[in-house]
Amino acid sequence: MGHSQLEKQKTHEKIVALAARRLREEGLEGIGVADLMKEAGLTVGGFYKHFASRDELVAEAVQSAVGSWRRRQEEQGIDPTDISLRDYAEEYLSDVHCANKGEGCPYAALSADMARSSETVRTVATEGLRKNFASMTARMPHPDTAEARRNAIITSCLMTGALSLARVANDEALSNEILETVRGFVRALADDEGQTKAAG
Amino acid sequence: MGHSQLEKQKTHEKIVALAARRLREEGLEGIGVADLMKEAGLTVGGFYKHFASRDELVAEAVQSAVGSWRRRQEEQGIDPTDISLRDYAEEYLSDVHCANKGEGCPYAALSADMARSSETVRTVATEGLRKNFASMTARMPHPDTAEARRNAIITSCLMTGALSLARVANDEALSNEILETVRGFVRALADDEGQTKAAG
DNA sequence: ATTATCTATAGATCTATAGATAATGC
DNA sequence: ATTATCTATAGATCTATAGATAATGC
Repeated sequence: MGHSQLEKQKTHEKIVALAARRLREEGLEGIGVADLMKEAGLTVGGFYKHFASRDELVAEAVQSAVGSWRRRQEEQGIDPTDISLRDYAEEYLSDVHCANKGEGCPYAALSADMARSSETVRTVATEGLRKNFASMTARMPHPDTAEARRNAIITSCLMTGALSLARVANDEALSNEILETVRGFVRALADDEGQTKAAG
Repeated sequence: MGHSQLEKQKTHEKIVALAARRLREEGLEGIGVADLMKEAGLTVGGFYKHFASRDELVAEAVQSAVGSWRRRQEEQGIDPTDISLRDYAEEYLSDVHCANKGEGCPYAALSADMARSSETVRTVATEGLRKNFASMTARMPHPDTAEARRNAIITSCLMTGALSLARVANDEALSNEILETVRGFVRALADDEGQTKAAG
């Protein structure tokens, strides 16, 4: 039996981190409290000393997923612009990301669930979305322009949609065609933006 | 108590049509068999004379949703090209569509659920996706080119992603910004395609 | 006779709680 | 004394089945 407050905090974080992964894999209603606790090496009983309800865990897990996804996006450099749009798209639209929902973009994995979820969860998701648009705008060539923001929104929607649809297809050829086509488009957009369109 | 075989068939179709709507609203696991039957004016007991299992209903409902969505896309003309890319995008990215998941695009509403679902459901979804890409390609200016297909895939991913993310946001301003930005992009793409790029 | 639907319920599963146990921390 | 976790279980919910009822269709 774990005991100290430090241990409790670690247990709490362990549950949230596990839920952040498992809920992206199975959907926000796809896994039960008992199973989650079991996977964390614990039992059901302790759960409600950590969370008032299942939905409270879901909200924390979504926040964790959104946060850790952003951190991972930005970890290759202090400033988000350090990861070029092109590199970001290659990684986002890779078959590795396509096959690993649990550690991937929470919007591609959970958008429909989030839209149906409690206002708490939706607000967390909305704020994360806002931040993602902002850091995507910062990646664009002339980040202070309205066009940069529009391109950031378009690129975000395009990549999220592509990953979502690629995951639907149980035909690898179709799945790859979707990812490769959109990779090509973003590549062209990044080059185009970087070269021809000079003064924002 | 309903009785004739004709009535049974009608009942069957009624359940499937209702499920096609309600499952898009609540997710593929969001509503139970008993509730669905009750909404159809029936009781649980009859369900298993129509479907071997809940998943069998889900598969039929997804097929119905994918089919009726395609029919609705095409109903404004015999040929899918009769609906211009521009008009299609305006409707797809409208706030009416955003607010009405039940009768809307099954991919925006269910992609994550579909990806997690049984192979039967995934195959139905994949074939529908293939057909959607084909009819979107047919809407492009020079439909026989590889570029038309690429643009069709990009447009499909972009619009699905935009609708999904617009539905996540519980801030109407952000939601509208997403939809309006992508509407503008597709408008420009449609005009550009229709005018400048002449010989495919 | 067959069958489409109904009522009722078995059995599984899932959230949440109650009470016991064993550690922390004043 | 407090509390983090455990075992056990209450209560709700959900899928699926059993058996009754009332119509169809040969």
